[in-house]
Amino acid sequence: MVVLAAEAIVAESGVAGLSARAIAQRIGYSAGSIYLAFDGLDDVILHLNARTLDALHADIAKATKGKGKPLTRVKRAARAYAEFARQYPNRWRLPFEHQLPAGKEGPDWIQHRITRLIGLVVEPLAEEIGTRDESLEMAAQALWSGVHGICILTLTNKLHLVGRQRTEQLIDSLVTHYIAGVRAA
Amino acid sequence: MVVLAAEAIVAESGVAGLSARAIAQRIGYSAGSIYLAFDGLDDVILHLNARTLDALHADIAKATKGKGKPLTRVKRAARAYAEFARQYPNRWRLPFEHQLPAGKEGPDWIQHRITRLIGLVVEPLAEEIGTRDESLEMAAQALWSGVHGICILTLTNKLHLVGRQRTEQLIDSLVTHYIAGVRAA
DNA sequence: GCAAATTACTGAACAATGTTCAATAGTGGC
DNA sequence: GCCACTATTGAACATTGTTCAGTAATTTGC
Repeated sequence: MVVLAAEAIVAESGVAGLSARAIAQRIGYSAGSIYLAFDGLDDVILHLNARTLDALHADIAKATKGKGKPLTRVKRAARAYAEFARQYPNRWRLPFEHQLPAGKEGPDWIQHRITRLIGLVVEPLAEEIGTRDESLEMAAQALWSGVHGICILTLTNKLHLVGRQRTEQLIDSLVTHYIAGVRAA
Repeated sequence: MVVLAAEAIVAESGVAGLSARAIAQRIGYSAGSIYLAFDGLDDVILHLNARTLDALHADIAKATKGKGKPLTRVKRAARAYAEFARQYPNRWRLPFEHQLPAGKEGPDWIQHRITRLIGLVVEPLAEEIGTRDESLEMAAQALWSGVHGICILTLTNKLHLVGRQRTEQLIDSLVTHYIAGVRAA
């Protein structure tokens, strides 16, 4: 209940609107009750992030599962990533921007989910560029990071998009040309 | 004075350690005084971000000004960007992650500075890929966003870097292969 | 059936935060 | 000396995360 309420609040008002009392009011409990089930608000956010990353994983998995040339499957994955970011901007940003208090390290089960996310694109990418050495891992990471960067900057309007330039075009350009460059190397 | 103190605090403790009273104590004033010169903490952060983006601009400008093939100049720019992010992680993240209260839009002089940042890479990129149409702008944005994404994800340790893979290698891979792909198109 | 023990939950408290503002201390002009 | 004005404070207020003694509900033991 707590995580679902927190998810709804973040979706509506962003992480700024997330407070212990806001969660409590939404589920009809008192603020103190949250601390019976979680270590604190940061813990709630971590669990919320896990849910977000799971949903993201499901979307991208569906996008890559289908048939088609490996290149188009990679493109579909990238577009699915951007679509998720566009559809749930506040929830999507949270796993990447939330900072734990100094010294605390994020739990493994968050890191695992991110690694698993990148793993989704390794298969089609391997088919596409034909290699399976360590450069494959690097290509997957570079590509995924690049797509991630485009999503962040377009979502927060840091890019001054002129004319018809849209997130999807930038992503298509990055994926297409990067892969072409890797194949040519 | 306020902005310099805020900058020092962010550099040391991240944005989480930034508070009106912390700034005030550092400059020997009371907390209320800050509100005589700024509209609020968000305003202080915006000015601090402007300083950060100016410093970043200076670093990258220096990296691209030198002689050399346009491709290597683009690479130097990307490495300078990553080096700045590595050296001043807290200050670097702030302009991209700081969220104003809902409804408020960031001022123009921040957006200008970001646009100007991307502009630095347009020249060498134009020489390299030979075109000057709208695809050039797109390439610059895709490339810069990609580098930005790599910096964020490696800085926050979201990428499970295996072996010798380092930020610089990822960036070199992205820049090299993306540009190669664009040229081949 | 009833007392005891365990659990679930509250509501008040505390420290820290951003922000405001009446009050005050200084500063220069005459 | 007095006046206008600026700079600055320090106390106040609302809101935040978090803790915890106390209470209500529920289960257990017999």
